[in-house]
Amino acid sequence: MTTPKKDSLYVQSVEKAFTVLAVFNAHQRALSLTDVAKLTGYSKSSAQRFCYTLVKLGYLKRSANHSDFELTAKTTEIGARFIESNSLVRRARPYLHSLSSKTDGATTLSILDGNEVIFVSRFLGKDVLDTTVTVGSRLPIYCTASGRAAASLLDDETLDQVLAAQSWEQRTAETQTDIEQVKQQILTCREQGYTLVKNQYVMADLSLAVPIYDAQSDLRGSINLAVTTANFDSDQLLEQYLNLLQSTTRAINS
Amino acid sequence: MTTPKKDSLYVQSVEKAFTVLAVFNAHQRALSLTDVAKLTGYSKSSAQRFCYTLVKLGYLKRSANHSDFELTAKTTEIGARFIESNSLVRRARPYLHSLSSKTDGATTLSILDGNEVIFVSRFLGKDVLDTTVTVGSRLPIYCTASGRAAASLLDDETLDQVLAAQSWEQRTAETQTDIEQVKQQILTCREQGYTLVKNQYVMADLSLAVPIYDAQSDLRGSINLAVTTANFDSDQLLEQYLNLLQSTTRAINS
DNA sequence: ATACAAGGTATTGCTATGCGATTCAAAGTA
DNA sequence: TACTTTGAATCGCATAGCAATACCTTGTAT
Repeated sequence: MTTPKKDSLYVQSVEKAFTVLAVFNAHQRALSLTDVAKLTGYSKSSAQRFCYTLVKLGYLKRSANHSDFELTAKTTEIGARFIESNSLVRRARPYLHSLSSKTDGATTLSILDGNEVIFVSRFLGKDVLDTTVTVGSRLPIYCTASGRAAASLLDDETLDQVLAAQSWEQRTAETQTDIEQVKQQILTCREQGYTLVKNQYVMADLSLAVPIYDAQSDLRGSINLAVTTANFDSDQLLEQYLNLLQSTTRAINS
Repeated sequence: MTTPKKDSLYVQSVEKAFTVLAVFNAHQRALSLTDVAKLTGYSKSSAQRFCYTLVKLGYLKRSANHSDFELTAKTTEIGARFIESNSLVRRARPYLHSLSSKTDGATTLSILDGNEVIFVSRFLGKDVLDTTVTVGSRLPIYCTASGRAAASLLDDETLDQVLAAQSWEQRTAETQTDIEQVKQQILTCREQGYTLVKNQYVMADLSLAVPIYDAQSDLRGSINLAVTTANFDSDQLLEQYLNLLQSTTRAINS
């Protein structure tokens, strides 16, 4: 933790603004000032100032009812700047798009952030029915191929910390919630260079992921190909696409 | 403009933090503290404070050289919350994905923001070669089908203001830079319900767009289908896909 | 219709947060 | 080595941000 002296550089108002933005989500699309104050824990007048400021800056707007606030499309620009500037993401995108066209599945580049992965690039092939997960979505590590593959790049100590911080929620009937079992899968991925995950995050998901490390931006992540159990079983997926996924990852890295 | 009294609610530090984030882009991936100070116009110690704060919040990180700062993947979360919460975007995504699969082109939902449009949803079909434009990208109105179609929903006064604010840069040899000419195209779109644009923003781009208005979030935008002039001419595109694009738009709106 | 509660809007005196100037340390260059 | 530039840290101060509050508007119950 930082020393008290160091935190004199920390601008608390900035934290508050981001906290306000973060209370808006899929389940809380439009929020009143009183909602915002309650959800953030800030006083009503603090909430008023930060909502007012964010409206002026264009990141929030008033709802049609003139009471509520909601996020604007301008919020997407902030992340777009990362997408457009990060060299790994830029290199990966054409390859991922090509791979999704070849396989008709969903291809994703994920990056580790704290105890989760963030999807930073995602292309959907013809067979994909689910459009809810998007660039910027955070997913857990313990029950996603993306998460496990990315985590295989961590040192043991960090891996243990990350696993200890997982929710271990039983998302499907088949979700593995034994920490040692999942850790073993991650260690296996570390050795064999890929991981295959089925029905762990959501039923019918069958995902194959390869870890990827980018030295320029010091990012640990993974390249993931997701298909549906309706079209593939595990052996088929490995046989048909493991080599392609690995060569794609090598091409992105060169 | 707001009165001086009203701006006592405005938190200037928040503006500064977003300004700092905004100086990072594809051409300025990694910036030193001195760079940030120069580009923002803030004092060196202000730049230091905001960079420090944004690093603590996770939106910036130190580059491998320990001097420069760069954006993190966490920035994408902010926009993801908009994507996941906005009802128009949510409704549109499955339809857009389906349309890109049927046409092999790129489908986009754009939303007006100031004098530009922002891409808030985008799916790439097999024929698409260009992966540089992403969710969160801003594009001008005067030379894009998305922009023109969305602008057709504006009242005349606002439309004139928006057109007056365009850069009118000659992006390709064929870019229309006569304001009256483009305005006429927009007014035609208003009447006929669609616009077709070719080689205006970038060579080989052939785009068909339909305006869309969402009453719930009071958003003006457009649904766009982009193909390449290598595969289609204008008449073909209209004949094959105009009806499909319009019925897709109606389905999204119901 | 009236009274009360809840939520939005605006104000204002106060203080602590953010500021800028500066110093010190580290790195780069000739 | 000397000088310049850049990064890191400090500190007194004043104004930016704060919290309390009053006022206004809307909604609800009797």
